[in-house]
Amino acid sequence: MDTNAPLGRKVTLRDIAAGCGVSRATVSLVLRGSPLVHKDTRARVEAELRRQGYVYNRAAANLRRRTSSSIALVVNELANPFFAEFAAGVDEVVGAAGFVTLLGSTSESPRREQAVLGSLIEHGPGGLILSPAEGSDAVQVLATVGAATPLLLFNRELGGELPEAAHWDVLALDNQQGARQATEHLLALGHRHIAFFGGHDDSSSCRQRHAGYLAAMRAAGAAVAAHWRVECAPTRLDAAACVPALFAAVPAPTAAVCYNDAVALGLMQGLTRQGHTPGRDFAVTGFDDIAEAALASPPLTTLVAAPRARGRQAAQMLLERLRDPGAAARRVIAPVQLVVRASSCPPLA
Amino acid sequence: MDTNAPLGRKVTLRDIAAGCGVSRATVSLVLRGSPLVHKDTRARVEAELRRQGYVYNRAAANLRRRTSSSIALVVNELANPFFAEFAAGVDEVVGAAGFVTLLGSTSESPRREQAVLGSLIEHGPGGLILSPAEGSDAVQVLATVGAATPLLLFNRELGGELPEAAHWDVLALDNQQGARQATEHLLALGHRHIAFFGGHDDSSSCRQRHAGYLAAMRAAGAAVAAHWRVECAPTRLDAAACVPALFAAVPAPTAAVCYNDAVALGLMQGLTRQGHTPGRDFAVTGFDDIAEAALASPPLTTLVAAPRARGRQAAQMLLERLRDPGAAARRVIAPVQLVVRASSCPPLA
DNA sequence: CTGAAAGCGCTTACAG
DNA sequence: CTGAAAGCGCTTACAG
Repeated sequence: MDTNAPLGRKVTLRDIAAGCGVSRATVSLVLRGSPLVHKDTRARVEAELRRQGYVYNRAAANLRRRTSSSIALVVNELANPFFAEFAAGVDEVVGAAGFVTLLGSTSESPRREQAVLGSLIEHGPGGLILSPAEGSDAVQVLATVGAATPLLLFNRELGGELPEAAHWDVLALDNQQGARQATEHLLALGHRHIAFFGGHDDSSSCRQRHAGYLAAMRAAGAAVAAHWRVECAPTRLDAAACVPALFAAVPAPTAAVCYNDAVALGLMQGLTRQGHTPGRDFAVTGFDDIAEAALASPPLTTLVAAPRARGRQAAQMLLERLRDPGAAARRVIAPVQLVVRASSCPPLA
Repeated sequence: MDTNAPLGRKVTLRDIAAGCGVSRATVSLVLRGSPLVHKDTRARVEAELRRQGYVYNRAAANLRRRTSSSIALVVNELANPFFAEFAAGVDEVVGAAGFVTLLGSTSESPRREQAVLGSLIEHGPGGLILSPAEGSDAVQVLATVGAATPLLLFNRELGGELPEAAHWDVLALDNQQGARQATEHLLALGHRHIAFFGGHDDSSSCRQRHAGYLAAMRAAGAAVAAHWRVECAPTRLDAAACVPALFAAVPAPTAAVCYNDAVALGLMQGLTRQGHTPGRDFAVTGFDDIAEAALASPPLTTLVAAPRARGRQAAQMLLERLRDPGAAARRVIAPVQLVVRASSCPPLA
């Protein structure tokens, strides 16, 4: 690299062309590996590219070719291990396909989400992967994203009526089936008084999990008391604070299917505070299998969502969509697997 | 939005200009909020922008203005909670400043790092935040990033001689001081046989932490046995497997300062397997304060690196650099704080 | 206050 | 096999 290169001004095709006495078109052909260029010319150009430390300006190329080389990824909260793994999976296949990931995080706020989408879309991503914030609305998303950029929805439904123009792909977890498995596991251990703990009913994933729980209870002929459904924010802290509500009436539950692992960990904390011993006199299941789940005491029985694999899958689906924009919208429901860590789920005494 | 807009072709300034009988220049002025445009003209243009569902093409604008609206972020492993938090912090201030984050993850491989940097740099980020992979080399990084794009190094030094042209900003943790604090804490509890466990000595952060440990031991007049230094990969799994080496000779250690939390958690697992009881007959400290640290049994005494705050700080530093490219390179060493969770560190029996 | 023209760094038919 | 010209969607002096 020429260390005397004028700092600040970047080297362009024109500099390379001038440097070895060919046209800009020829340099462009060399860059793109065209077989039309003579071997010797190619060698001269390549030497000059190295000498001047040329950096390809992909934005200019994209403008001219009307292509894109980026995929936008918008998640609720990047620091949440579930989404961090998901993002890592997305970036893995996006990068391998020669694209770059544009990142955005919404802090679970529909307003931030609108702002983030608006900003990202101006950068012309080829497609967009969105894990919607709670309360995010389909009409608004369509208005800022437009119908020209393929969108893949992950994890949650959007609120509101889905507009005609929005034929979006969807990748979701099988929440209902997962929660049903967890509930059946507790039923098989002899529990009948099983609560469904945590999450907000205005989140579609929460409603689905709750439905799976109810289905299992119904199938087993187990009655469901109203105070066994306790709503709370899907965080450890709020979950711990809401534990008393579970025991506000009789009969008290002996087990709980939790909305997710964070809530389950908070529940266990709260139970201890109340004088219970999770894993001895109370059974708990989670959802997600975050890293802490296996480490908690007792280790947590939960459902493996495999977020990294889901990230890879989401990116894959979006890339396929880019290749075939006309294909029918896909709706993939990924199964989740129960991982039994016996110590969090004692049989009914 | 005009729902009859030709799908595929995007709306441009030209369409808006034609749609309301002004020139493209005027539309451009409206978009950028210029006071030169007459109120009525502005209103007409804005209505037309909405009607046609115009999306600003920032790449084209950047090309013309020779500006950038993105910051590239390259981390070792996005799924690592430490870096996930860091990335969330970066994205927070990058987004607030009107930039977009380009993401790359290197899987701790210098080869992947080169590929990722090469790809990102072609997208013309205004600046770059790099948390180098272990073994990453300064000369190579400079060769692919060039001297024109400001780079901020986070967390680790680069290997090799730092080239003249590379006046990069640095944000690092005070590894030495942190490990020294942890060691002093153990010494104060009466321990004298203290190991330094985990990490590889070819990582600069590991060398610094080791140095802090040695400094504290020396200052206390405590001898250091060779077999108290056990290297292993900075993962829970490898740490657990390497525990026997600690007890391969006498005197056996009664405490260990660990390279990081993952290693500390692995150590505790391995100790249990060996018939020890961490928190009763063995004291352990970590580094990072990942989410699992507080939840482990026993909860882990560790050093708080506050990665999200570090992310915000890194982005802030880089943005300041963009505003003042000429300023002298900065080197910020962020302090880390000891958080004592007594149960992981019993006093010497 | 508004418009015509040039140009950012590329690519792509089209001649030669 | 190579070059001249036009154009991707913007912005920015410069006239008027």
